[in-house]
Amino acid sequence: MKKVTISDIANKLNMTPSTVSRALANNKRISESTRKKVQDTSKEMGYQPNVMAASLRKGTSDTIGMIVPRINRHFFSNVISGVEEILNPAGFNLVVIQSGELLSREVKAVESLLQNRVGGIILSLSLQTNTFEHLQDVVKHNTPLVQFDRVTKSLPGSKITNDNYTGGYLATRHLIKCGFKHVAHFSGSYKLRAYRERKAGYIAALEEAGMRVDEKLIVDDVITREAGYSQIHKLVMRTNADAVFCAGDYSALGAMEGLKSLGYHIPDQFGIVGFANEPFSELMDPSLSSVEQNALEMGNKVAAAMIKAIQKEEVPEEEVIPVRFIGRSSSWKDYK
Amino acid sequence: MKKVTISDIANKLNMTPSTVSRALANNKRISESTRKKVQDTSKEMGYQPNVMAASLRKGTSDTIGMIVPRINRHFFSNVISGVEEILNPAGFNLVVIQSGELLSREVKAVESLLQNRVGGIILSLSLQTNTFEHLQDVVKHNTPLVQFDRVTKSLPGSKITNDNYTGGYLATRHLIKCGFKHVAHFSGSYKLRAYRERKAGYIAALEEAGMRVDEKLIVDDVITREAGYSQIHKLVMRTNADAVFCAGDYSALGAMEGLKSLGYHIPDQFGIVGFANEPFSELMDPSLSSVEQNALEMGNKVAAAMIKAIQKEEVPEEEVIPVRFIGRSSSWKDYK
DNA sequence: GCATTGTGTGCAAACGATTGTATTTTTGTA
DNA sequence: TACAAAAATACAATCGTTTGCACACAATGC
Repeated sequence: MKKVTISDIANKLNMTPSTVSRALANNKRISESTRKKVQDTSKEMGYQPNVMAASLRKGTSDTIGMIVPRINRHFFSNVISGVEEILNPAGFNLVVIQSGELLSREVKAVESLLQNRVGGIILSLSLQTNTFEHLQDVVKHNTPLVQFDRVTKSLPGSKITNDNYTGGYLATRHLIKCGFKHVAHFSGSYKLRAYRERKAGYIAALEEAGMRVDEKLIVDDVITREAGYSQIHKLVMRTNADAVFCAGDYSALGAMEGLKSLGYHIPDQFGIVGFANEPFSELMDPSLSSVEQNALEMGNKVAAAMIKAIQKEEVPEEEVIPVRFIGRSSSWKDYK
Repeated sequence: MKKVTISDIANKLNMTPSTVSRALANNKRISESTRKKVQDTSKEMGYQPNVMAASLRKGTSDTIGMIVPRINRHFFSNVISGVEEILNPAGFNLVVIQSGELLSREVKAVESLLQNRVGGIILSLSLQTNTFEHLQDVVKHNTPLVQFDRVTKSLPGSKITNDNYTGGYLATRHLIKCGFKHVAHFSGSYKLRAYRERKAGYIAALEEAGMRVDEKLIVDDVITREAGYSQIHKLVMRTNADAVFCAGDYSALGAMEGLKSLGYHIPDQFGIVGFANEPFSELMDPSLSSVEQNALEMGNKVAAAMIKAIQKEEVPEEEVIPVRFIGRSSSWKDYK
């Protein structure tokens, strides 16, 4: 395997590596004629630039690191696709690392990316993350940082999130408009801003409708299918709830199964709305109303913010991606 | 941002960079005492190795490239997780690139990975890929190559696949045992070995049961939900089929919807089995029988093969991962 | 006591590109 | 034709490691 270097080209053309380098980089100090000559012969000789040499010299690379909790979540994998859509054509490479929702792995991932001198880091915090020292390192390295979805304000750089508030508001308003009188809410961990915001939207919709906010109808830390199943049992036993807005589709799924097991008819006797519009939500029976997050667009915005940050342009501090409510059978009663 | 280099440590300890380098690499030519000294002060000074410098010198890196058709497919994202499980603890980094099922992007991805001098390439071919020149480059570069799921035998290196044959066999045998008399098969593109093998398993089960193989009952290129929906209509109109083994869950989903729309009762009047055990399959109504591919285990095996290849150990030419049939309501009639 | 082996370190040359500065060539102008 | 200004190219240092080789020194064998 013979590898063609920049000085091989230089030798062949009787010039110096520096000229070749500049010619390949389209530097204006090089005349049009030699530039053409260089680019032609480089192609002809099958020259492949050595990225490492360049990065070593420049101190930074065209590789962007991205840390996500889990890659096999519909939302995250689509954000990744959205990021790639923009980054690849712009000449960047993306390396994705999973934190597995563990702080320790997030720390290691950051360390590894910094060691590899990535050009920037895209991050969505793990559930476990409660300290941000490892990210201070990113700041110290002057490595651009873009956060998305699960973000912390305690760090500089762009933060791109979903409009969770409006999502919660729309979901709840829909249930109210469908005639449900006692809308409950299954939330997640209040440590995450996303869940606090969804809850705030829920409350806003209730208040707008002049309905009382009943703390007994609000349950937190219900995000899994299992939790949804067990909590819905408690809810219908102890309260007069006739609908629930779940902060995630998995808990909504569990809730639906729980209600079915109790003999409830959905949506006539109980309305359900989820969040995230997981692929399965439209396949359920009855199909599940949900709030769609535009993961692809979020990915695009994230990538765009990263490129701007790399080019030292002005970056948006916070950007909010709109969500869309999708009404399906699980809630659609007599809408007015 | 001060960056500590290997010679900073050397200066501080009055030795040369080479000694420090060897000490950090646990080279046996370095005495225990200095090794300890070096490792202690390197930690103390906050030394972070510069991966690019090392890779440049060594001509290869600890980064493994992985090219998959789509990251947001349940199967692939789980294989990725499985690969990471093994690779990360072993000190390797994984960079994932999507080909989007396009040959052009696969070619670019290979090129980019080779330019980055990755230590190895893990690959699952795109649907479009019908030429393998770009992969000959990988061979020429002496870069270890491990293929999985969608593989071609025309290249050296490990090939790790699912036991598609047995999957097809088990699925079909189950339908037969449930009393279905005319089992049809929705396959994918015969260009892919996986689909040919699933079909072969299907045929084997029929023959074992002494049932006739009816070509009219076998339809290829049915992998999407839409195709499943439309093809099942044609099937029930034109043939006497009373069950179908679909080579994918999406087409099975479409088939089920189509049958429901025609008023069929499942599984009493028609049995369905899918393939892949997508997350939604157990959530459908009725829940969908399917063949589970152990994506995580496949990922583990892939990573293990890659590590072996990098260390120039003997690698398995072909490895087959067992599958598991999961019987659910869509097929479970009177099993005997 | 001298050659031989073995340890532990130092020296210096790579790896392949980039880039500030020097040098040459070309161009423009009087 | 001369000479400054501008344009194009050459020189050489540099990025941070790794590694073959040389070298010093101690231990061993005869």
